[in-house]
Amino acid sequence: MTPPRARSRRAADAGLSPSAVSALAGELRLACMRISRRVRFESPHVVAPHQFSVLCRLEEAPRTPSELAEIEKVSGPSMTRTVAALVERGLVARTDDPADRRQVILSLTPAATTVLKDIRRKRDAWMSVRVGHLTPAEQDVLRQASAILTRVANE
Amino acid sequence: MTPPRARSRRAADAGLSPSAVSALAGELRLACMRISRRVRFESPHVVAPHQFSVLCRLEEAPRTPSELAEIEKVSGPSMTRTVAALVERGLVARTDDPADRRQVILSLTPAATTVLKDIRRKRDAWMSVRVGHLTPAEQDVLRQASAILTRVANE
DNA sequence: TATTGTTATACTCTATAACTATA
DNA sequence: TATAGTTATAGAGTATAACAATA
Repeated sequence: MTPPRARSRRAADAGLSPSAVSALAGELRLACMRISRRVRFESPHVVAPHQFSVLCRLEEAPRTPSELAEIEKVSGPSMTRTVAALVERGLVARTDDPADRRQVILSLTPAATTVLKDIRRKRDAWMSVRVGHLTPAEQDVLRQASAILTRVANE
Repeated sequence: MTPPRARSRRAADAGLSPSAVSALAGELRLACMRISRRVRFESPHVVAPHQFSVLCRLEEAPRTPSELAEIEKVSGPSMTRTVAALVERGLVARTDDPADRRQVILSLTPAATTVLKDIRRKRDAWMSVRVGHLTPAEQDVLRQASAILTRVANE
């Protein structure tokens, strides 16, 4: 009768109070925000955040400006601007779509792949140092938490 | 002989390979970023991010524009502008410093306290719903992880 | 006529440099 | 002369509206 509520019941069955859930949620949200903030501030900014985001999308697959604007929740003209800057920096390549000549296919250049790898390496480095200083038990907790948080974020 | 390295040794003793630490760090960093992003996008934007940040600083203690600019890593004029917007919205109060009349003391208004409470309540709500859907075991993992992550972020 | 993408224009947040008031 | 803060001006990023090219 209540298949959609199956997952909520699991927690409710243990009698975890709503206020305890709320407190945990608040702490966890803050912890994630602080980690993100630290990583962002400590890492060098080779490309701006919105540019980095676009590069990541193009890494998944070549896309049109419209698709990128839709995914990134920005206007068409904004994406035109962002893409133009990336093209000028030699990180994105434009190709005319032979099937529909109104469209443009955007893709990463080899230089962009190198840049992305470099950015991630540096970001991971900050976190690696700190995770490396934890006890094995703490690392194990984080390993499990990582999987749970990823699932929650992708819900 | 190696007291400063005591904490690093704890992990090293268990033989956790550098690449495993690196992989965990990368996953964790991404998970935290995604959670932050979702919370930010799903929550209504009553005040802009930089304004919210300033309100949080003033909640800790009244400060001068210079102090805020220093803490937030922005220029003086930028902070002047941000503060002016908050004053205009009735969220920040200006007081002349009687000891040094060049300075201005900024503090939160009662309205700001209400706004901050409201923002946090809504942000926690997004996270609460999701945490509430997890199993007690998963919630326990997150409770432990939350403490560890908070410590890491504040290091 | 509808769609893809760009250009035109304006608003916001950022910065550096120059200015005012106080110490 | 040095410091706290503001004003002046310019550079990014965002948006909406109007336009060009193609379907």
